[in-house]
Amino acid sequence: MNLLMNEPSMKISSDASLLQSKSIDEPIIVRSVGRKATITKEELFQAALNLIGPQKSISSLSLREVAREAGIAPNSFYRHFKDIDELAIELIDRAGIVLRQILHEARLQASRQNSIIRSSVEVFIAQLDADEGNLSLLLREGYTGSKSYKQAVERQLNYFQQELQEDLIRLERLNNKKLFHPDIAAKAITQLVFNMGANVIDMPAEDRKEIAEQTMIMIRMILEGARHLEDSQ
Amino acid sequence: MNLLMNEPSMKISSDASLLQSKSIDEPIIVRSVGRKATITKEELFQAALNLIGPQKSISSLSLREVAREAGIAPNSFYRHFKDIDELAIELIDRAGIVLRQILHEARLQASRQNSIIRSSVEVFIAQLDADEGNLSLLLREGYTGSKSYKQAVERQLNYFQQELQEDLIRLERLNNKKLFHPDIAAKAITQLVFNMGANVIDMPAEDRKEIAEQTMIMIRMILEGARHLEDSQ
DNA sequence: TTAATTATTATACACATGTATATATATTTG
DNA sequence: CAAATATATATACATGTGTATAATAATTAA
Repeated sequence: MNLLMNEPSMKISSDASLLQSKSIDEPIIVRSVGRKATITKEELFQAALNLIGPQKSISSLSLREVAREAGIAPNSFYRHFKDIDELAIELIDRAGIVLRQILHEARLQASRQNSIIRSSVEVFIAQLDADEGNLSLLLREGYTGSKSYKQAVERQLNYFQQELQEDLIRLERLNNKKLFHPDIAAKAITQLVFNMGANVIDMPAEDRKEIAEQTMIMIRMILEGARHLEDSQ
Repeated sequence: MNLLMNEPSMKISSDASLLQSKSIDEPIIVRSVGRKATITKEELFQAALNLIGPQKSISSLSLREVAREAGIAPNSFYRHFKDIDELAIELIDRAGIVLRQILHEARLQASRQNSIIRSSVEVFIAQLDADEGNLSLLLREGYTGSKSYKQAVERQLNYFQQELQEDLIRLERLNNKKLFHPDIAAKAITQLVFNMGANVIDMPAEDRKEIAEQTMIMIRMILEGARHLEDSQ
């Protein structure tokens, strides 16, 4: 029974009949070498992600809630994290890594100037669906919660922004153009894209399309402006 | 004694000695005509604003917390609001009004093209200090909390954006120029300014200066881009 | 197998929350 | 003034929380 409780994505709410219907000589999954039959950090992450939606933010998650969703006793939580905050911050960092993988993928899909904007924005939105909960973290927690949350988000956004900046410089050079303030342009684009993401999360697909198109125009404005600003300075 | 408890900004934590030291024939403030000696909505708003800082968001305020800060019994809260959420939404709307007054002031301070950006951003930041708590509401609650919070924030941001758009069109016409997508440009600028506000809230003054300068450059990029995008389309 | 170690659970506690009900007090009306 | 009414409070309860302590079960080491 306890073995079942520790099954990865097992909800505690699943009724008991399921447990009883299993015969004793069920093929028992042999744990590998290191200690197991214990809950992993990953499962706690997943439980937290299951709970947070467009309505519920990490900051409002309770330890007991997460433990309940993960199917463990409240106190077991402490074996893996000191706090709910500690879990939250690691979760934010994880989300940042996912984000950068997305950006990387977008870069692969497009190498020509004009389409990189489109593909980046579209991949971003697509991933927002696929990875629901994970990315939305970064989109919201930057504005609420403790100081350490904000710092964690800022750190991840900076990575994003920096890679974007390198992209921009490289692409402009390829087209024999030059951006006036590539760092500020990258920062502006990052902010706009993340804002879009936050707005788009709880929208139907058709509305997303329109917001995405608008965001692309905004990005073009930034880039076009960054090219022309030089002389007007 | 109860009369004292109902004094506007009276904290319940103030010690009892103060009460006893007041003589009986103290000049009693005569209430005007309508029923008084009762707590007002305004005082509850103020109590809520006192509590929320860069760390604590409206969504995390408890009814009892607000009542405590206002110096009333928890149940008295219900006389004025159905919910904590009802208070929150009214507070957001109030903040939006303040915001538009700020924008109006900024418009008065500058009528020439190039300085309207600077004065708007500077007035925005100045007000952020003066009105601490009030504006920061709009900057954060849009991304967290219930659906109705987000809608309330969106409503206020739309007002802001619309007035900005009218400004932009008028000013461009005055300079015989034309923006390609004035609505989208206004939206982008709104997002960037609000992002700046959210980032700047818990920063020392010197750092704010730099962020403000960056934001102004971003805005110029948007405007310059919106002017030039027409032909590249 | 048996002992030692480690992860998980059970139980318990003090505290905070939203709100229902009954009571007391202030203001207005007669 | 007194009665009526509006408003604020006191008390209480069920529920949720974080976490301390002790007991239990699973895994490893002997």
